[in-house]
Amino acid sequence: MLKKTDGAKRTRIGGIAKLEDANWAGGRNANRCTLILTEGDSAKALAVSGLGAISGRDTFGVFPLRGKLLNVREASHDQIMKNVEIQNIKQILGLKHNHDYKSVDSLRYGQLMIMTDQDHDGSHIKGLIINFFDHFYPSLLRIPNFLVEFITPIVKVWKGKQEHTFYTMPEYEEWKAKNNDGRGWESKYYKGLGTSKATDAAKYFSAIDKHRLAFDPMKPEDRQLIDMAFNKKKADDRKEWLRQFKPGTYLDHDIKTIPLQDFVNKELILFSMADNIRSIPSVADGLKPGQRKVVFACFKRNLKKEIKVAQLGGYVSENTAYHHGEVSLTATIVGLAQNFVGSNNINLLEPNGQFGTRMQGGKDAASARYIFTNVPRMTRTIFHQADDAILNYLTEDGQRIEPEYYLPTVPMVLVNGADGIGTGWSTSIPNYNPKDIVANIRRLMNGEEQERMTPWFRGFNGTIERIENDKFKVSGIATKVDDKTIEITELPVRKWTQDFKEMIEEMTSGGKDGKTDASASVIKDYEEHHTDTTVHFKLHMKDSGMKAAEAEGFEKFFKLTSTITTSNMVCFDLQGKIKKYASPEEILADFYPKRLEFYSLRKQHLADELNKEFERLSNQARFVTMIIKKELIVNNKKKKDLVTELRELKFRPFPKGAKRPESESEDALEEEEEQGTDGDYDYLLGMAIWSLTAEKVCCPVGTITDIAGREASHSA
DNA sequence: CTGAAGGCTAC
DNA sequence: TCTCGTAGCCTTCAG
Repeated sequence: MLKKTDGAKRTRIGGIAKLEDANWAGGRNANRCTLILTEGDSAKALAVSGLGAISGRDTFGVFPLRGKLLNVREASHDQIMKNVEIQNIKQILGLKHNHDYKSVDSLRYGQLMIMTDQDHDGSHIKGLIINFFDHFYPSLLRIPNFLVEFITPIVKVWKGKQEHTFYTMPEYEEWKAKNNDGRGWESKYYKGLGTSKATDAAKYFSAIDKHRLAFDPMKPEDRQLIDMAFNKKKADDRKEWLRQFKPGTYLDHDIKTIPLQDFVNKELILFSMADNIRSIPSVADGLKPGQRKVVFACFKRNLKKEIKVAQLGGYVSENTAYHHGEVSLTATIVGLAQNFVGSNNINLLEPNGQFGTRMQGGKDAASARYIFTNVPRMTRTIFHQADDAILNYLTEDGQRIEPEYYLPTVPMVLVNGADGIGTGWSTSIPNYNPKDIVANIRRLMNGEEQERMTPWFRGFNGTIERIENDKFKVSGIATKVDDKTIEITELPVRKWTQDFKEMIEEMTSGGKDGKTDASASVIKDYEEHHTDTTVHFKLHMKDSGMKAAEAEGFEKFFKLTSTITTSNMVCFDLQGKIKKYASPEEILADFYPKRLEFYSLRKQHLADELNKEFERLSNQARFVTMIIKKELIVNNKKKKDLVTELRELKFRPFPKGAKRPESESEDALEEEEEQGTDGDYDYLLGMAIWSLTAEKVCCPVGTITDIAGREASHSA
């Protein structure tokens, strides 16, 4: 029997505006037709443009998806039915519910082609499509060549007539490692389908066999793996799946067909890994990569005066190889600057403008083009500049980007807490009091035991008490003023004033959703006296309402409590492995020795720098002295000869500029250190001749010697 | 409900 | 009436 929502094999279907239907779809030659599902409208445009180049509109249809497809596996019937995306796909293909397909003859298309961006989120979308078919129409996945994908290169390299095309980054990385880091080869990156041009599209579709890759017919084992990947109840299985991930894994696209198992284990897994990396913070600095990129960019730009958030977003993108949407990035910047109760205890950025309030939990922030930010002094106190030189900076496309992690002077993951949802893993860490944290650091320094810490939120006036080992009760404040009046002056952390007001509104009208029911009303009227940082409701109670409230207790009656659990505190540890922490003290215990190590590294680095400066000044002093004593003649000599002379006299070369390119090998560096280029002697030769006049020499020489002497005793 | 991601629709 | 910018919405993922 046909269900109302089933598709049907019709030649023409209407009501799906974005569908570019194949001319032959649903007709005699329907089995020769391919429906291309694209990731968004711009990819659809690319496909349509490519089809134009090969006159493909008879046999190819195109339909754009809107980002992440519904995971139908555990979705409610209601949610599936009202999901426009799913319903459209059913209509376009002519899918019949519960039909056991032996062939594609009853469908409007004989083949489905997935065309997503060649990135991790694109892999996720492919997975969600496969999940949809596995769940509702597994028989279709068993038909050879029903499901195919369209792949586009992400890197091309060439040297003369030789050319290599790579479809995955790990594949490219592997090739680079084997080929002298790709030196001597020219390369081009293709980032996202949206950046492709019409000529690219024409090229792809003219050679469609190169870009079309079929999935293997589904085997029984495949179904279990797909379930493992998408079943909501199998997060623990996914943890195990991710634990055995081997770095460098990728799906080789130089094959005839893709086993679905390989898709899950070699491609989808890369999304899941990336999902965790972007969602779960490091225990070292409490930052996720997106946040770390923002902080790095602010330091790099050496922000002194305020900058528009939208503009900072652009700067971050350019300078840190950020490859995602700007909406996401500006939200990250805003989040770092928020300071209302329940957000950051120490906001790393300054909120100049409307960055959101506790009225709506920050959702009331103004648009990024209206608001400004800056780096508060505190941020550079915590992320100390003296550590910059000893951090491990990452590179991407030859660009030096943010460090693997910062190491703030206090564990910021505890100060500001963290929330994140990845794959298999999620994390939830509450805020703690910096004073408590520092006190515990002191205890560790003295070899004492840490004291147990309780979550703490700056500006919060209510109470937080431990009710279980990893459970805390958070209470707001309600006070009886007189027989008819109750004041509410604090809400539980992260209960937003707006939401609470809606409840008060219902208690006043006695109804829900605009309906009123006077008999259920318990509040006669109420006043609001909030400021931007405090909560203050004055409730004029009905007599019956006051009675009921007192009988139940204000806390319960007004829902003025919430709980914080500390049973899911997950971070990337200092080895880069995902780790669940049992307590904030355990987090501190991981952080502390690394910070100590960094203090000694910092000290060593500073000492090295001072020694270098000492040597430089000593050399200059010796240089001047030799000239005065006429042991060295500089007049009328060529620079080249003079440098040779300086080398013979064992003057040390000092290169100009702080850093050399990192690609140079250690050996080359050391050799250059000893010999130095001619320019490396400019610190001597550049000393202006006028400073060697009779009047000036007596004094400066003494001064230089003095300074050198002082520096020497410092570094010793 | 949280937040870093993918995306479009409607105003 | 059309275009532009964007607020507001849908989706994933774990607990």
